[in-house]
Amino acid sequence: MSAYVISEKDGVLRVGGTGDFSVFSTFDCGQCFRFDPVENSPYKIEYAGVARGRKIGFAQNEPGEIYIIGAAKEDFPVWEDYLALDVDYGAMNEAMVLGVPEGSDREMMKRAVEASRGIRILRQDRWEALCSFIVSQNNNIPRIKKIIAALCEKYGRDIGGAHDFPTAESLDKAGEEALFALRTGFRAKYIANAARAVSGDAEFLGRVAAAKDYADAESLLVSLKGVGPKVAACTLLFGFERYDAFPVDVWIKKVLAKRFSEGFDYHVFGNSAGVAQQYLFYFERYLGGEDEK
DNA sequence: AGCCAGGACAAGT
DNA sequence: ACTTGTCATGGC
Repeated sequence: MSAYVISEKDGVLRVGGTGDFSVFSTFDCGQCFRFDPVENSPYKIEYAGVARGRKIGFAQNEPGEIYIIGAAKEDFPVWEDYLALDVDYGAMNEAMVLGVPEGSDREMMKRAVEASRGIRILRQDRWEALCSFIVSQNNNIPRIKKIIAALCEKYGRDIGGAHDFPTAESLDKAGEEALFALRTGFRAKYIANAARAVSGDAEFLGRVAAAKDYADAESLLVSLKGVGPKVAACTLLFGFERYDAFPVDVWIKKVLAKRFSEGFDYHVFGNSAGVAQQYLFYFERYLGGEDEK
């Protein structure tokens, strides 16, 4: 899977051999909050933002190739990892469809997989994922992005024309009142609490990562005030590569109720449940309104 | 204008 | 073990 054709020109990497990877669906599917589409881009699709402590852009004109903007050739492994280009999604897609009992549910899942083709679960920073999804609770995506932008602007390290995601230490120092002032609302105390827990215990996130069973990883996260099953699942899926996590939000409830048979159990997706969830979220959130049942 | 958002918590059945 | 009201804010 690593037959990439990489060339570099003026700080832009062109990477060929990326299969069905889609810059658009990957960065527009609601998993990350620090990327925005670039207006008047010379590319068909371009998203710019901050990841892995750097300003970075990803662009695409056609399937099978992408552009990494603001990167050198030797940086490629970093972005290969971030974009999860090394993960075999073909196999996962097949497995998650075959996991569903034959019939209308399986046909429905095929549709979702096809509509979402090219989405990759990004390997995001652990703390950033935890903190971001605490912010996400009972909130909408545009406002989540706005709040996170404000957090980064005010408390993130300056990386030249942008700011990195603030460390747990810096948010702990900022304190609840300052976080509330950034319009985080009732989440301010949760963010402050998590920042204190993570900065005060250097091993905390490591223990979460080391937990073998999903239930163990979840219970560690849920021990934080303001982190419930949904936020924990998102944190584990997007920050800890736990594809067995299946975050259930209002959109997932909707798509399951509307398009799957009663009593459908997501556990049939097995170790690809998280990816399946992201497909279903994308399908319903962005495409769902078009064919009401 | 009012409903709702990638929910969690506490109090009440 | 389930159900309900509450929490801040602003997008649409």
